[in-house]
Amino acid sequence: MSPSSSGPGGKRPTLADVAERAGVSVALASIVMRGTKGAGAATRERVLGAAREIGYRPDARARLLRSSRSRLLGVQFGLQEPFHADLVEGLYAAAEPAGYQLALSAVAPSRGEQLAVEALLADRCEALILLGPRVPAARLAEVAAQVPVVSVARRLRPPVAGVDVVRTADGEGARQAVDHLVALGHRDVAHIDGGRAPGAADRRRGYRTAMNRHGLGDRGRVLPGGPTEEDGAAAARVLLDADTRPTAVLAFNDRCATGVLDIFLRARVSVPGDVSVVGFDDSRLSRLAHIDLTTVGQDIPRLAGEAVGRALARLEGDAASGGGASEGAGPGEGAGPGEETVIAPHLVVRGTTAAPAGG
Amino acid sequence: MSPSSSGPGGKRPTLADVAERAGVSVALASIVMRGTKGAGAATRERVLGAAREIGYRPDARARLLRSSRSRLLGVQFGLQEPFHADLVEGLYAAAEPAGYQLALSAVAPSRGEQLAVEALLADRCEALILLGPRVPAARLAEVAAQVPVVSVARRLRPPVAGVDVVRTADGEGARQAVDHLVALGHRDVAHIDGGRAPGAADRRRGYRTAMNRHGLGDRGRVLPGGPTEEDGAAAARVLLDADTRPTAVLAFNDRCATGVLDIFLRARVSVPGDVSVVGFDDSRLSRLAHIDLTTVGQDIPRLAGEAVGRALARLEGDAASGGGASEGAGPGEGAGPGEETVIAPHLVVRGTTAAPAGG
DNA sequence: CTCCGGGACTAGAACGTTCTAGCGACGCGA
DNA sequence: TCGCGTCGCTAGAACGTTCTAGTCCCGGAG
Repeated sequence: MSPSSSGPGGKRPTLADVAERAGVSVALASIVMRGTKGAGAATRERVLGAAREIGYRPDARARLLRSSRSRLLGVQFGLQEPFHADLVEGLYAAAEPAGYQLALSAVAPSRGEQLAVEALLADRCEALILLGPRVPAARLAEVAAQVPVVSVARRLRPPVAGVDVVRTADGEGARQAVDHLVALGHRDVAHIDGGRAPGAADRRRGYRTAMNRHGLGDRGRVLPGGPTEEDGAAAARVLLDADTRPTAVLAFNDRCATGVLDIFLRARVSVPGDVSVVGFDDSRLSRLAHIDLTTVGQDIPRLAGEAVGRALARLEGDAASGGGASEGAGPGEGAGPGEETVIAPHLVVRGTTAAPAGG
Repeated sequence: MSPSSSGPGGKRPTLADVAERAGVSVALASIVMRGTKGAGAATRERVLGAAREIGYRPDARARLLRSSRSRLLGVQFGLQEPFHADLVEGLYAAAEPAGYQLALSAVAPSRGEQLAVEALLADRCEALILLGPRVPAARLAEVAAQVPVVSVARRLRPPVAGVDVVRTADGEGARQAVDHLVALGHRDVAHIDGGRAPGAADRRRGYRTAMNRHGLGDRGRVLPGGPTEEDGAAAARVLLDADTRPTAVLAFNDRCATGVLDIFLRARVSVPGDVSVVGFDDSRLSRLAHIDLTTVGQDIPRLAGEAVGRALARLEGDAASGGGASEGAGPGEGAGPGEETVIAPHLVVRGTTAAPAGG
């Protein structure tokens, strides 16, 4: 009765089994399973029925092996990055309607990016989507020579051939945050930066130019920070000990901002009463009722959608060019120059910002 | 020069290309690439050199297709679960030395467990490791009829044939936490539970029996909670409004505890001065300096190791039985009864617990 | 009646590996 | 000298699909 109680050998059923049971050829069974046209209605029904009865399940690997296209997108992501988790979810949503599958490869302290990428390449992924890659650009170029690569959130300058970049306009996001704070009346706005994290340089720069534009360049302050709660907490402690405290803080991201909030809370510094705090990412964290963080939202569905889109564009471009009439001289012949897609962020105002006390 | 600038067709190099370049047969090239014995030292060198020169990379799918063993373990995990992220890292570490690869399939709001498992099965995984699965036991049984399944952190009673369980002794962990608090002098210890989350029932029970054993059964209190910060925060608000506040709180997990800490902090309830708080998991979160949470640690490397171990045991057991002399009558013939591996937790004392004020 | 088009279906060759035979040569004990 | 095992190697058949090139049959146009 149960689908599994079929073969004595315990072998998983194959297309040949289905075909035999339905009394057709393997090729026709394949046609039916794929939903292609070329089979009669009655036969179709019969094959489908047979497949269901013996619990047939197509073998993805054999399928991919035969067809030159694997329709597989490799995704490298950081296990400990909540933001990456959100992006991966978006990628699933974007890839599926295009008929592509995702192959996930995690990066963790004990599992470097090199290893993660090797695994994806061995799996015959047609393109790679790397979330916030940290490896040197030269390494990315090497990989891109073999397969199209999309770098999400990590900017590359100069551009690398074969590597497209999809990122949020980090500078613009920082500007929006500063504008919001200044509009509330703040003049002493500090920035806790992200160190060497992807996007940190742009946010830092965006903060600086925004402050200058408001004529507050000399009151600006950048504190060394980082992407984790710990980094935010450390920077917050520095602020508490400083001679003059800012009335508002723009943190590198939400995790960093959370660390800041926690330290302020412990020090009885009221938020937003004494100090306003702004994060970056609009992660699930910031939406929690008790955190209720004002933050710069990254458009995760669009980031994911564009990442998949860039990858597909490369793939179909490759397919179209084909024979290659151009006798390209230099290296990276097949890979076009890296393009950059920049997506606008939007400020999400919540409960951690208000007019300064001294107004 | 560069590995990729080889074939004009842009096709990725195959074993046949390597063999041709090295002037040997495909079979021998295969032998060398696998590192099996059966090739001379000089030839080995030559083949390896050829492979390096043309940038050969074995095709994992073709390899798996041919050998009946896929040496692939499917892992289903929750994208938004930090605890799962830690487990996955442990699984990588455990699977690699055993010569197994991991295939990751994420569960997210928009991607159910059913879908995640289908993908893994289509990938020909030899066994499935499910992290905190939420699907009904009947569904697990269906899957287990096709392939060995290990459920991590989710207990199954009665046991399901073909599904092994690897979990922490949740009840024991709760006991340790209560013992610790009582030893510090607490008598009013409340528990914010995990609702229907995996492990929640055991922790609840463990808390109750521990309280009873200390003769504090009537002073115990269980508040409905859940696995997220939000759940912890909500329960904490309830506690603040209550007529009598406990002097200590055992939260379902670290995320939940974090929500509690945050609400207490805002309400100027000092931790551990006024109230002690204990979490569960010993996640990265709890280790952050500014959180510094006392928590019940789950032994993640061992959980991961045992999960892989159980899966391999099933696989090798299957391989050993082979022909199947036993004329098994009932269903689930190949699948033995589900075994349970329970791993001891250990209390990690940090800064959120102390003797009660009035003590 | 013949011929052609097309729909339903099939045989067999890919795809890139691994595995099973087996082949020749060489060394060694009888 | 003759077996005989071992080493280095090769040819060819799997594995489970998809794709290419048909074959067969039927109906309608010429």
